[in-house]
Amino acid sequence: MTKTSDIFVTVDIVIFTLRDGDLQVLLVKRKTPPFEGRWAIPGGFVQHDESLEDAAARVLFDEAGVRGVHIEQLYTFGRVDRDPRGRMVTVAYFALVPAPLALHAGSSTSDAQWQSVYNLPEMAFDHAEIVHYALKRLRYKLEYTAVGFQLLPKTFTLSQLQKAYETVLGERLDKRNFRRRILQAQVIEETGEMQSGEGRPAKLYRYRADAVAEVKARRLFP
Amino acid sequence: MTKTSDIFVTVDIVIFTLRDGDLQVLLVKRKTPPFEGRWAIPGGFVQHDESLEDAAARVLFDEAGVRGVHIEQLYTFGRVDRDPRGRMVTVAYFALVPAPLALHAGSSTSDAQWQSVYNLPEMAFDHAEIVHYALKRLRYKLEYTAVGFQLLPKTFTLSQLQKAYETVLGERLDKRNFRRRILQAQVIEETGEMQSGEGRPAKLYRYRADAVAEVKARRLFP
DNA sequence: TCAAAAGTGTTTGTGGTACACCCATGG
DNA sequence: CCATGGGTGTACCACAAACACTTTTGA
Repeated sequence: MTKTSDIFVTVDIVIFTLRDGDLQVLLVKRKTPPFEGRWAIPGGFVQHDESLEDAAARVLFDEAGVRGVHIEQLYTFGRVDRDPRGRMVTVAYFALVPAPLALHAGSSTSDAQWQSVYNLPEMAFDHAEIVHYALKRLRYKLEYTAVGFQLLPKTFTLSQLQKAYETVLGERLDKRNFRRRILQAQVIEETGEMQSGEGRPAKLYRYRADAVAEVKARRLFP
Repeated sequence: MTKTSDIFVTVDIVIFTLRDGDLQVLLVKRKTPPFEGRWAIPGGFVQHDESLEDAAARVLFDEAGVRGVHIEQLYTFGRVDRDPRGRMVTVAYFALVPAPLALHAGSSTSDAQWQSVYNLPEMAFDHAEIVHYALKRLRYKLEYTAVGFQLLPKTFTLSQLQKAYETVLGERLDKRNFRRRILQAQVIEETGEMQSGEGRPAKLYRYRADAVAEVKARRLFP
């Protein structure tokens, strides 16, 4: 067995957000071959002196302009022929960007754009596979952890939260059952503030920092 | 941003088996620095022309002498200083070796040895962290999928299966509830054969190849 | 006939699901 | 006063948990 250092290590990030009642991911249009003109998820080479997490955070900041959001490792893809330029192993991450922060990206630079995860263009490399896998994981996680809040602003109404869950899961949920379960799980608390708009004003909630993120022993939405 | 190819990509595998009613992992004693004399999990460099899965399967065969067993990607570890020799990113896997196949390794070569996961020696690199993470994942998986059979021979009794679950989970389970749930899940079927030994002979079961591995919507052992 | 392990049912509690109406506000 | 979205309770069912004795074989 020989050491082989001619393998490049990259990170690629599936960045999710909620926009227009839709679950979207940030895509960049490739300006060079291979796959010139096709869409790809943001990524970059891991530098010699940065950890994988640091590399992922750097790419996330460069492309989406956000820091400190939920990010977690997804899977590592290493098919031999996944990049025609050479041997590339990519550590894929996914990130959840709160809806209001998602405005920065996609508007200024024309090569980065939010697109519906339910209607993806043809993608470069194996990125379609990566995005589908990320969606599967996100849905799965949503069912048994409290990660859904990461897609919302700091304070939110129960209806907004329910809409977020419905958008990600792709199904409608019963309002009374949703509210009962979320409140029973003790992961959110009232702020005391109200939000008014059309109709009756709604209580605002915030995520409880001391809450146990993993909702133990039973899936939240089986 | 520059391409940096001076990052080495390795695979490391946490190989689990059941021996002597104990959950054990295969460890190798390092014969060279760094961490000379310490125990490590088996691993190797990813070759230029093999996928990550192929590399993992190769290491598994070289070290444990088995093929075709359950193996899955665990996590990728990439701390900058995790190996004093240089920048190493390791894609960690875990494998489940059926009890009877676990005899090959550890007996012949004196530098590979099965050791209890509940009483690990001091380990090289960040391998202690990797093993602990693997155990956590294995337990978690056992609770909501049918992966437990992968640690048993092709046919087995319900008592053996229950003992396997108890050994991995580290807790005792109720016999009647265990049997009812396992049978209801329809993941195993009777072979028609019996196994005799001390006491009343037991029905032998086999894993149903057509069974859905993911036990949907509810954890098997909450 | 005894030791050792296999096998079997019932009760009780908890949580999931389904379901329809009144409330508070702004225009 | 009406349109709009916010907020609430109950009945039924399915599954989880707790729990002890009988059966079959080999020694």
